[in-house]
Amino acid sequence: MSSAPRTARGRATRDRILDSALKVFGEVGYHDASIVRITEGAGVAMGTFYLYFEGKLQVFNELVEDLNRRMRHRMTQAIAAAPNRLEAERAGFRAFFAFTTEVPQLYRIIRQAEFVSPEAMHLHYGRIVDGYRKALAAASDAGEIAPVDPEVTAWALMGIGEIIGMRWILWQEGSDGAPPIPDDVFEHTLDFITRALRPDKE
Amino acid sequence: MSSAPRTARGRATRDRILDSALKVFGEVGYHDASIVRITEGAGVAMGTFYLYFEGKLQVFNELVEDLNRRMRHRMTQAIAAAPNRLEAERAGFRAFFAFTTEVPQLYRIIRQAEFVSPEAMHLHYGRIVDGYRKALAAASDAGEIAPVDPEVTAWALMGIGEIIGMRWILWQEGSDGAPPIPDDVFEHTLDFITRALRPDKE
Amino acid sequence: MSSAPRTARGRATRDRILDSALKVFGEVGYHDASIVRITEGAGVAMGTFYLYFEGKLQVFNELVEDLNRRMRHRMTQAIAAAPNRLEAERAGFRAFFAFTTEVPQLYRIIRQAEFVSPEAMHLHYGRIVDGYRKALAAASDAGEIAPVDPEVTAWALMGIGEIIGMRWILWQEGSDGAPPIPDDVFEHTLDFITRALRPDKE
Amino acid sequence: MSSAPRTARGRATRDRILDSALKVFGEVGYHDASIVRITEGAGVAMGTFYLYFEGKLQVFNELVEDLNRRMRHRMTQAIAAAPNRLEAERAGFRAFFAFTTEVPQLYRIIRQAEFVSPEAMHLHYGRIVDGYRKALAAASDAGEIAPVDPEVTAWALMGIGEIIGMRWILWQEGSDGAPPIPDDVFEHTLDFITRALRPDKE
DNA sequence: AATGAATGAGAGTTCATTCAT
DNA sequence: TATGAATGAACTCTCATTCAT
Repeated sequence: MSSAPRTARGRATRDRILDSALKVFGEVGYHDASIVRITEGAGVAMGTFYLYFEGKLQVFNELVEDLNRRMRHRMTQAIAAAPNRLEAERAGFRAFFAFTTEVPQLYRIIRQAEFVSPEAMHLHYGRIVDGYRKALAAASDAGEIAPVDPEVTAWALMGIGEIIGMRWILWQEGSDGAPPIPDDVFEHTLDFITRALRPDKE
Repeated sequence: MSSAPRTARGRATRDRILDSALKVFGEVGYHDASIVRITEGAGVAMGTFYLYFEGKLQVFNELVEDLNRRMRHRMTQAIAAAPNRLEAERAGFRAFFAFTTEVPQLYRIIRQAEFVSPEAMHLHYGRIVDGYRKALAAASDAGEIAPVDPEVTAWALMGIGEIIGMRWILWQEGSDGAPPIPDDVFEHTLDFITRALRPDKE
Repeated sequence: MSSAPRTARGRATRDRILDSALKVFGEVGYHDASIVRITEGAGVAMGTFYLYFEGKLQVFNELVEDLNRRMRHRMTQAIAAAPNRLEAERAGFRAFFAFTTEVPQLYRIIRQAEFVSPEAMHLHYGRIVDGYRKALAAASDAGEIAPVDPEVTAWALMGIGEIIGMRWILWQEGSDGAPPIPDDVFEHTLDFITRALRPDKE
Repeated sequence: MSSAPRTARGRATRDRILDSALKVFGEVGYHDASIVRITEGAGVAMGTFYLYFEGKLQVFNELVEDLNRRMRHRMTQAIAAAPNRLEAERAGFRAFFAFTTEVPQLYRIIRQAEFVSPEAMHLHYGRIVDGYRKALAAASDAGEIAPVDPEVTAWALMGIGEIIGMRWILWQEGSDGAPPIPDDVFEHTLDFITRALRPDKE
C-alpha cells in the first residue's frame, strides 16, 4: 500500500521518483516505461516505488496533474501585467513555449494520455480552456478583440500552441535538452493569432 | 514470412485484417491491441495475420500510410474547384471533418504514433504540410491571402483542424459512430481562419 | 484468455497440466505452488498454462471439483450392492480409504481450500453430506441403524474418515506413494462406527 | 535479533502483536497475513515485530503452541471432576466447544499448519491424542467403556470434535464473533459418541 | 491459404526482512 | 524500545511471434 511520506527523507525519495517518471514517460512512453527503469533513474530499488505510489497509472496521472498546474501557473503569472488581450496572448504563448522548452515531455505526456488516462487528458485540456474561454469572452465583449466565439477560439489557440511547440521545440530536442522556439517562428505564430483576433477596423 | 496476397480470397482476408486493426487500434490503442483481438475481429486465426503482415508495427505503419493517403485524396478532390485560397480552406476543412467523422480513429492513431512509430507520424504531418505550404506560398504571392509565413501557417492550420476535430468529432463519438461537426463550430472555426488569412484591406 | 482445447493435442496438454497441478498443490500447497513448477511438471512452457486455465485459483477449484466427483463416484459404486447401512458404511469407508491411498493429496487440497477457495470447500463437504444425510435418514427410519440425527451423524462420520485417513494414509506417505490403511486400524474404525450406529437391542 | 521482553511495557507490546497475529492469521490465513497488517493491528510499527519475534513462521508456531496449551488446559480443568469416562467426554467436548467459540480461529490455524508448519501440527494433534489415549485405555481396562482401541478411538473422537465445531461454530461466525454450539447439535454429537463408547450390555 | 497450440521474455506488483535513526 | 524507509527476490500473468499440421 502506498502512503504519503512521513519524513523529509521520504519526501525527497518520492520527488526523485516523480522526476524520473517524467523523464522516462517522456522518453519512451507510458507503455515502454518500466517501473524498474523509473526507479533506477531515481536511484532506488523497485519496491520503493510502491511505498509512494499505488501503481504506474497513478504516477502518470499525478504527473499530468502536476505539469498542468505548473504550466497554468507560469502562464497566469506571465499574463498578469498585460494591458490587453493581444498582449496577453503574446505573453501567454511566450510563457507556454518557455515552459515546454524546460519540460518538452509535456507534449508527449498529454498526447499519450488519450489512451493511458482519458480522464487526466480531459481534465488537462478542460482546465486550460476554461480559463481561456472566460478571458476571450471578456475581451470580446470589451471590444479588445474581434467578436469571436470564445469556446471555439480557445480550442483553436490551444491547438496552435500545441502543434507549433511540438514542431519547433519537441522535435528539435537534442541530447542537451530542447531549444527555445526560434524567434521568427514565434513572431509568425503571433502574427497569425493577432490577425485572427484583432478587432475589425471600423 | 509475410507476402502479398496472390488471390482474390487472399486480398479479401488481408483487407479484413486491416479493417479490424483500424478498429482495434482506434478503440484500445496500439499497446492494448492484441493480435488475437485483431484477428478475431477479422474472423481469422491468429497465424493468418502473419501471412499478410510482418508484425504489429508494420500493420500500424500501413494503417497510418493508408489513412493519410485517403485523407489527402479527399481533401484534394474537395479543394479542386475552389476559386481562391479562402474557399479552398473552407472546402478542405469541410472534407477533413467529413473524413474524420467516417474514420474518427484517425485522431487517435496519429497521436499514438508519437511513440509507436515516430517516422510514420513525421511522414503523416510532413506530407500534409508539404502540400499546404506550397498552396499558401502561392496564395500569399498572389495576394489572395495576407503575406503569411507558409510553413508556420500550415502547421497552425493543421493544429486547429486536429484539435477542433478531436473536440467536436472524436470526443462526441458514441456507440453509433462519430457525429458530424456542428455547423456553428465549423463556421466559428472558419471565421477564425478567415480572419487570420484574409489580406489586409489597403 | 483461456479456452477449451480444440484439438486432441490440446486436450492432452490440458490433462497433463491438471495432473501436475494436483501433485504440486498436494506437495507444497497452494501458495508455494508456482505456475512455473506446475508447467515444468507437465513438460510445457509457462504460457501454455494460460491457454487452458484462467489462473491459479481456477485450476485449484477445478481440481477440488474433480476430486470430489471421482471420490463420490467410487464410494457410490462400492456401496451399491450393500444389503444394509452398516455394510454400506464398511464398503464406503473401504472405498474412501482406497481412493485416498491413490490420491492422498485429497486431504491436503481440501484442508487448504479453507482459505484458498472457501466456496469450493463448502461445495465439497456439502455434496458429501447431502448424500450421506439422506441415506442415514432412510436407514434410521427403516430401523437399520439407531435413531440418529442424520445431519450431525453425517458430519461426524465424515470427520472420522478424514482424520483417520490423514493419520494413517497421508502421514505415512513415502516417496513411493501412500500405503493402504492398516487392516486393524480399518477394523477398529469400523468397530467404532458400528457401535455408534447399530440399533439398540430391544 | 528478536529477544524476550525485559520490561512490562515490552511484554505488553509482545502480547498485542501475538493477539493481532491470531486475528489476522485466522481471518485471512498465513500467506495473506502480512507483517504490516499484524503490526498495524497491534498499533506498532513494522520494525517492532522483529524485536520480539524471529519472523512470520515463528509467531505462527508460537500461536499454535499457545492455543494448544490453553485448549488442553481448559479441557483438563473441565474433566477433572467427571465421575467416569462418558461424563468426562461430555465435559471435555463442552469445554472444547466453549473454547473454540471464544477462539474460532483455532480451527483455521490448525488446518493451515498442514503446509505452514507440519511439525507444529503434528505436535498439536500428538499432544491431544497422547492424553486421550491414556484416558481411554484406562477407561477401557476399567470397563467404563467398551473395549476399544485407544489410539484409533482417540483420533476418531478428535476428528468428530474438529468437524462438528468447524461446521457449527466456525462456519456460523458472524461479525460479532462465533456462536456457541446449538444445544441439539451438542446432544446429538454426544449421543453418537456415547453409543460408540458405552460398554455392551452383558 | 489457413490454423491454433506452444513459447518465454518481460511486465507490474507484493512483502518478509533489514537497518539507520 | 520503537520507528518506517528501503530492499529485491519471487510471484502471477500477457502476448507477439513461431511452426507443425
